[in-house]
Amino acid sequence: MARTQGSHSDITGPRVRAAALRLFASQGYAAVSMRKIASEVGLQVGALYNYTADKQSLLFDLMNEHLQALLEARANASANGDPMDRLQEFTAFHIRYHEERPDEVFIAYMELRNLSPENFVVIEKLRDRYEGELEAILSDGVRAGVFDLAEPKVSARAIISMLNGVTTWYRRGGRLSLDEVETVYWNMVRKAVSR
Amino acid sequence: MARTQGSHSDITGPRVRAAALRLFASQGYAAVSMRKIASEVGLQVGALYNYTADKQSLLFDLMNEHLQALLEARANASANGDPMDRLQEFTAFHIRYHEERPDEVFIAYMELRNLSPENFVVIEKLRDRYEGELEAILSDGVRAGVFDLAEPKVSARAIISMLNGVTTWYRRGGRLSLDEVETVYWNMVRKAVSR
DNA sequence: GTCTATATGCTGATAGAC
DNA sequence: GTCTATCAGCATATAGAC
Repeated sequence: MARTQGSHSDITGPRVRAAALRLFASQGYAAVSMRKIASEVGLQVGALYNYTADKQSLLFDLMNEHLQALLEARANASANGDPMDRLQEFTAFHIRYHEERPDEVFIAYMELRNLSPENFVVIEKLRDRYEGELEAILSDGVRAGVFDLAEPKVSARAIISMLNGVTTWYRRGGRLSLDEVETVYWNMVRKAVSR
Repeated sequence: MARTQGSHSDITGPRVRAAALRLFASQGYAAVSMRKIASEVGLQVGALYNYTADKQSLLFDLMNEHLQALLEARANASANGDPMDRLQEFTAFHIRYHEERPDEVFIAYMELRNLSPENFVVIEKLRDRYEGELEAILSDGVRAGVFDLAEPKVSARAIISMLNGVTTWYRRGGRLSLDEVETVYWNMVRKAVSR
């Protein structure tokens, strides 16, 4: 009997974060009250504070965990090899990873201004690291003479903006499959960086 | 003496909208109270309701006026001629027009979810019209054999997403001039659509 | 046109019973 | 771990004096 009856912290904690994620994504951080989150989980407000210090921590934790997982998922990607292959791999990865996590992605770039200044610095650093991975691919390609880009850093931002757009309109079961969408975007990215 | 002394509706109205615009853009619609807007203008809350029916109308009017002006500014653009020239003109126009109105642009795509359902429909239609102008250029280019795009509609969205990204990082007085930024983006757009 | 005062309800967060 | 009760403050919007 290692556990008190009625102790559900191991399951309730994730449910609180899941509810906050869904509500923040659909209504925005500022428009979601702790009461709404509690009622979504089936709790009273007070109980929420067993799982988070405050509302701000809830937002920060969601964004932080998302970006940590994103970088973790990229950890296996090769940093060597043909830049064109690496770029294709990055493009496919970005589209698929983000399509599977629309709420996390939405929050990660819509709610930056609702982070406290200290939390913002942390999140911004993680975003820069991810962007830096694409920039490295582009710079390597320019050095190798495969890509023609005057400003790899600016181009990296441009490509990520373009790819992020997918999450704003793509819906499963729509006219195009994700494979088809991936092909359309990859063709544009490939040509945009080429000589 | 055509005007009562102390009557400032002609000047106060625009100041209210300007304050709302600035505050909505920097803090988000839900996080900005009518009190904050009033104090920004130098009024008490009650006086605000001489200039707007409610907070929602304030948001809708800002977005509506922005999109109407955007479409108006495009009205002179030629719908004939070389698709490549028209695309370059669109790209330059979009970057410059949006760079001059960062707050309006930010609100127009960040605060869509805070519109009432009826208002959302109106705004969405205006956005579709603008997107449709780019799509028409791309489709014409595909027909003319100048562009190679399997999905002009998807490509239009991709290009607009990419161009919109400029407003999220570009700051005047930074390392690159707007001319240079425009060149970088135009080179990528041009290559992305070409055969 | 602007003010003050007010109605009514929600906010984040905490205290203490169970 | 969850509940109820409560705090102090702010939300949108309106009414009526000037």
